[in-house]
Amino acid sequence: MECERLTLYPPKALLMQEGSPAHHVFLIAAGTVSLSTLLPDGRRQVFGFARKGDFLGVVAEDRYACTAYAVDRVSAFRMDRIQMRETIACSPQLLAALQEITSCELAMARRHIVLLGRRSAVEKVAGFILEHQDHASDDAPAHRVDLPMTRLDIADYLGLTLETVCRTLTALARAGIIVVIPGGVRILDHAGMAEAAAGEDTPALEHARLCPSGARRIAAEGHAHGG
Amino acid sequence: MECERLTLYPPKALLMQEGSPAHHVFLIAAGTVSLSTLLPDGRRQVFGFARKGDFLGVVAEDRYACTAYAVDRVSAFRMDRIQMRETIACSPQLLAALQEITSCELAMARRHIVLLGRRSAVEKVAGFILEHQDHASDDAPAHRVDLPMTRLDIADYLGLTLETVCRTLTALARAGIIVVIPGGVRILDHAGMAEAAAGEDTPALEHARLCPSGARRIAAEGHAHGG
DNA sequence: CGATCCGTTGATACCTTTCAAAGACAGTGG
DNA sequence: CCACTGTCTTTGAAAGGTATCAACGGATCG
Repeated sequence: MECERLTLYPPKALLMQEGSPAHHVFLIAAGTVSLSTLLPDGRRQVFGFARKGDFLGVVAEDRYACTAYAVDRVSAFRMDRIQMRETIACSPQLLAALQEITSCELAMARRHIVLLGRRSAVEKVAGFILEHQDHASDDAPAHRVDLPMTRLDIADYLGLTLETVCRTLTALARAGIIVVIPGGVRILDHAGMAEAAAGEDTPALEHARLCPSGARRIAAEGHAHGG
Repeated sequence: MECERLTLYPPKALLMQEGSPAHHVFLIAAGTVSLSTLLPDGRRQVFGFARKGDFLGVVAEDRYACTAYAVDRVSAFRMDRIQMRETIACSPQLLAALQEITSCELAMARRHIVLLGRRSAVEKVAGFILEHQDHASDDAPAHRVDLPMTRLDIADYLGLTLETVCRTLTALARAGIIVVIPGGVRILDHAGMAEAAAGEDTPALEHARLCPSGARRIAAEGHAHGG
């Protein structure tokens, strides 16, 4: 049994496979991991992104509940799950810690539920960026947000298509709220971001619609009907 | 301090208010309770429905995380939260039970996330009915599903509007899969339900579209173009 | 330098929402 | 007993937001 062994995973490497025997528990030391599930017809839902300090696979069942892929270069401590759970079961303090972690994950899941159930594409994308600004690497400027995952990962997290994520980022950029940079975005207008995430009518956004016809309507305003 | 006191709540009674001090923990003895949150602009998201045997308000924070309304006549044991948590903290066995419950709630929340993020209206409504068929009152026929909550409650759980829930139920009924009855539905075609919930193209459903124009197109097929 | 993956943009389709009105039903009071 | 009232439900018509299909640009890699 390999215990507390630091392992390196390249981008797209598989750490856990939904439904397969849960041999290991992971503690992320560096990098980002996506947690997702796949529907029979190929549709995918991403539950979240794990980062430094997050535990993966600490489940009571003998099979993983979701799939974990490395988003970028990931290093993680890999431990034996049975042994880990026995250790936890013997220590009320560790058990309380696990309860605290699970409780926190439940709270995150509920925020995710609100995001998916009751928010528009703009609110979802803006909210996603704000969720990740705290996680930004410490040495980067405060207003830079790292997004190492692909547009498809973001879309599958937000319940959108990757095209809609693209368009929404472009719309936020056209509104002067963010700038899209390689590997992330830079926030120019924090108040505008907060408004966009809350669903308030941002003046700059209401004319920069996702649908190209929105832009066309603006161009046509001067000389023809907006049909 | 009232402890282990059985309390009765009429429909729409408030058990817990999001953000207010979490004085009590509830154990539902009978009836159904909705758990929800409200966005500043009035949009609502329902997280789930608690039933007999479910615990409410066992939170570590001193304020409730969501709002709980009685859906129908509810009776619940109301206990002091601080006292309850002290009792749990002193008993590794109870702590393990709480961990088990929280872990189960997290799994439910993730199924909810998939429902909200990656399923159509028909799949959502069909999935909702299937979720609740296990909860059906024991004395009712096996294929009858009780839905004591309103269409708005269902819509706010599924991330839809109440009109869409209505139309979808009607579509399932027109397809001969269910019958809508007061206080619930009756499942006629379990295979059809499973297909509808999985997103497979049910022959009976593809012609019974939600949009009225779909029905009109069928009517118009014989003598005019389908516009 | 072609292949592949990722990201962006365009045009159109369609599912769900929105706005609106009427039906069904229980509770209340005359 | 029955009209009245409010809530819940159902249905219709039109609008709109997002998905789908498609093409292209740019970066990376072999």
